[in-house]
Amino acid sequence: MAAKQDASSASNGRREATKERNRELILSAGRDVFATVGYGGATVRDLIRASGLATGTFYNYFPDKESVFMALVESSATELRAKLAASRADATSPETFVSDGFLVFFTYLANDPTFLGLLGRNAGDVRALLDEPALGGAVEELDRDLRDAVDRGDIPKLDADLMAAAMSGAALELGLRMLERDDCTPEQAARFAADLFLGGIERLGNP
Amino acid sequence: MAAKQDASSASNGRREATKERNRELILSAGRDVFATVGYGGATVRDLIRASGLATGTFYNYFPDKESVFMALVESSATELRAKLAASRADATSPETFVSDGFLVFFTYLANDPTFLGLLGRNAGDVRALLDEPALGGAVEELDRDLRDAVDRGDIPKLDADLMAAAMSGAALELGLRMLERDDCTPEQAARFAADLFLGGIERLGNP
DNA sequence: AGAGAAGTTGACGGATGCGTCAAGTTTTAG
DNA sequence: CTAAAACTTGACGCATCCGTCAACTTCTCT
Repeated sequence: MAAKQDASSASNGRREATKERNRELILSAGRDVFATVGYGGATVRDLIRASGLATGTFYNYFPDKESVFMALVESSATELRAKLAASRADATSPETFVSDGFLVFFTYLANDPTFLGLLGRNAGDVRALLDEPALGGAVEELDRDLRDAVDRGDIPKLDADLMAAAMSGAALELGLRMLERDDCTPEQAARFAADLFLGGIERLGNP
Repeated sequence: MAAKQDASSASNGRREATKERNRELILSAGRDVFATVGYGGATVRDLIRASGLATGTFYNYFPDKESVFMALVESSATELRAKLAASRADATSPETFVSDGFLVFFTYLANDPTFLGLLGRNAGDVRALLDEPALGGAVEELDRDLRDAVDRGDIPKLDADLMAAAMSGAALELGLRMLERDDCTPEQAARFAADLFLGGIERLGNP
């Protein structure tokens, strides 16, 4: 007569399911709370209240609010970086490199607007906690790719460090603006940003 | 006969002097604390401790931490906006409009680096509190001036709203980068930003 | 100098946050 | 069905923050 081990694939199914659910409840609460009152202004109690769980349960999943914040930022940032890397690998020219990169970025934001909310509200804290620029590592990769492009002669010589800073800062602000407006699609934002920076790169190369 | 009212211009000199001094102590404490732990993470107690004053004294000057923060942001922002407005009034061409604007901005930051620290660390809170973009009104003025320039035909037709967002975002990030590097003067940063955006404006005008 | 106004001080009551842990509940496995 | 393991719960003790206010010090004005 066998037991019921076919209900779900894993042996202990109920357990794992609620574990996943609770973790998601906390992360979801974190998205809301951090986007509303900011990382610094949020308390562990805020997260607990918003999650609907009990105090002790929270501490079964995360040791403090920083861990929740990190988990949120890193999961989104990792996903975004992967998409950006993929887009760049496919790039066949400086033009597609820049414009596809922006398109990937803005499309991602449009699909995961809470991530941008988090980032826009807490860019300073991300910087302070990760001690990396606001987009967590993505800027460093951009910097590297820019240097490579300069070395290969694909784009004129320029200060890649400054260019990466300008692009990331502009991208963040453009993303926020895009989401505030109802008449601005990711495609439009990407085209704007691409033209802006491609024109800038050209001019920086011909002084 | 005669009292000593020549010691200082105001009648009650000591009183006014310490009032000025205490206010400055609190504001200075605010600069440090907000730049270190962020607006949200700061408590009134942090400000009090950093100022060296007593609890009650603080409340003689400000009702809460928000007022201190506002006073800090607004005083710097107002000063900066005035300098930007003056620079634009003198501009004789789109080129000088853009490049002098950036130069004023970066020079100001270089002279008042704590303001940039404040802004970089707490851009999200500035946005939330002032409900204006990070540079508090400066962006709106930039937006207006861009529209005017387009209307006058000084620069090609473009989405001024997006351009203002991109410029401010890039400027903030470039400023932070500039201060982190010891080999980047305001002049260099301004030249970079000006070339970048002038080239971008040109390209946006010729699709 | 001396009285009164102005300002400073820090201790206090009340509120909230923190992380823990004993008691209770649910799930698993035999 | 039952016992043990896994997990949840919320009250508890301690820490910190908040804004106030009576006592005290400093300044002003005659």
